[in-house]
Amino acid sequence: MQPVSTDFAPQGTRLALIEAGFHLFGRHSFAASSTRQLATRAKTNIGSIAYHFGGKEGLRQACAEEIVRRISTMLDSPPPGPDVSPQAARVQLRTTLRGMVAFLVGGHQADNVVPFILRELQEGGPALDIFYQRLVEPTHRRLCLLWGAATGQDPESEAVRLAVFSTIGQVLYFRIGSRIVTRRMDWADIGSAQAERITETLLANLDAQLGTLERS
Amino acid sequence: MQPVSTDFAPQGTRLALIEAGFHLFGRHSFAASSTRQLATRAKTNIGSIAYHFGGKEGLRQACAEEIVRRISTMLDSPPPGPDVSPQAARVQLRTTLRGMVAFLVGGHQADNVVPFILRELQEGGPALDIFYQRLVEPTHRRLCLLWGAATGQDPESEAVRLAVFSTIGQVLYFRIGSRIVTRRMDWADIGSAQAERITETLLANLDAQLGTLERS
DNA sequence: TGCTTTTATTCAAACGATTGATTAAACTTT
DNA sequence: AAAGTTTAATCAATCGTTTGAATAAAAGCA
Repeated sequence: MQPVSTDFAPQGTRLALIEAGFHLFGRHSFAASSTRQLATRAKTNIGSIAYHFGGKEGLRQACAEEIVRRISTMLDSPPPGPDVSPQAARVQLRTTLRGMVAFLVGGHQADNVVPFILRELQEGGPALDIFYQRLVEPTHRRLCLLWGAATGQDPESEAVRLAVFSTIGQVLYFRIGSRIVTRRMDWADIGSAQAERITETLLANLDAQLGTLERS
Repeated sequence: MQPVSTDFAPQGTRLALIEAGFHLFGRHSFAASSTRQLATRAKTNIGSIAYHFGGKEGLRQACAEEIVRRISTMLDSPPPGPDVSPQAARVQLRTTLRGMVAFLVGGHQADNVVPFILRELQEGGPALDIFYQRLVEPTHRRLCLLWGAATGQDPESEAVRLAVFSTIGQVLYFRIGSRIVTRRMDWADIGSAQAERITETLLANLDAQLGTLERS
């Protein structure tokens, strides 16, 4: 039996099952994805799920841990120093926003993991805790620091925390509601060209919000 | 056998099953909700699902149609006239935004139907078409007209359509990510007091995006 | 009005199919 | 040989659906 939790990148059948979990758990739901579908997509046997993860629920948790592992290594931006200038903070916010759009709606690399995360978020699954602690809160805190530095407000004030959430919400909607957006926009899908238009829109929103808040 | 599609409000067992569908399909998923759970919650027999809706899938569609029926009667705001002033358009946009927040994140009336809609949206279920045609597109078009009137832009320009989507996204996130938001904000839940803070934030964003030429 | 027939609805029981999990044997790799 | 891994076969449980009987109100008919 392999270890239930690992800090190393999974390989072979283990990795194949986790990728199958991303795909099926995300595209359909956890309950709607059968162990046989998972095994078939991973080109392995049903029994492998129990062998590697102890069961279907263990595979779900392994998927969550793998996502945290991948993103947290990709997302190791250190918190900004306390003496960052408003201009520099605004640039960092813009850069981060660009990256979020590219990752969430533009990047085909995340086509599998993002739906999985959103499912877990909506179902309130057992993976929610680790997602929040390892990904959401650190990122949100960092953005609040930048927002505060850019506008002169208290970074942990209620207004700033809500403003940061509202900005994140803008990005996320274009992924969650992508079927709605593409239809209304007459887009075949959301590719890099479309992602660029979205980025422009959201950057304009960011500037507008930072600008007006600045003079308060 | 009752008619498969009806324009009248369902009653009795039919209504009870639809409400059970809202609750279970929304809270868990379509696949994770068994016919026995649905029947138990509706205080009826399993066979009633097949009798009234032809099967579990029929119940899902009946739930979708009932939501469209309820919302479309509640949401019969006529499109604004072509001669609406920028100030009036802005007021209407602010009012609509207030209403959306109240309905989506504040109102306990929609605690059952909103999760159901979001599920269908994410799963790309068969109810997506009717949702889009009857609810999303008319509302979005109306908001685009107002946005264009408030800013002087072409209402159907790509920039306006995307800006309206980004505003909708802000509202929606506070529902979808409510588990994240409450945790980060140290809120027990999102009640009317919290909804008011969210509304203030989003109204400020709206003003910033429309341009704060005049204060309201 | 009285009686019968039809219709609408609900119910318990059972159906075959599929679910996640388990087992012991077979296969690889070291 | 020994440990690690995969496989086919099987398990009880649960799935959505179907069935036929039971009930009651509505309709038809005298």
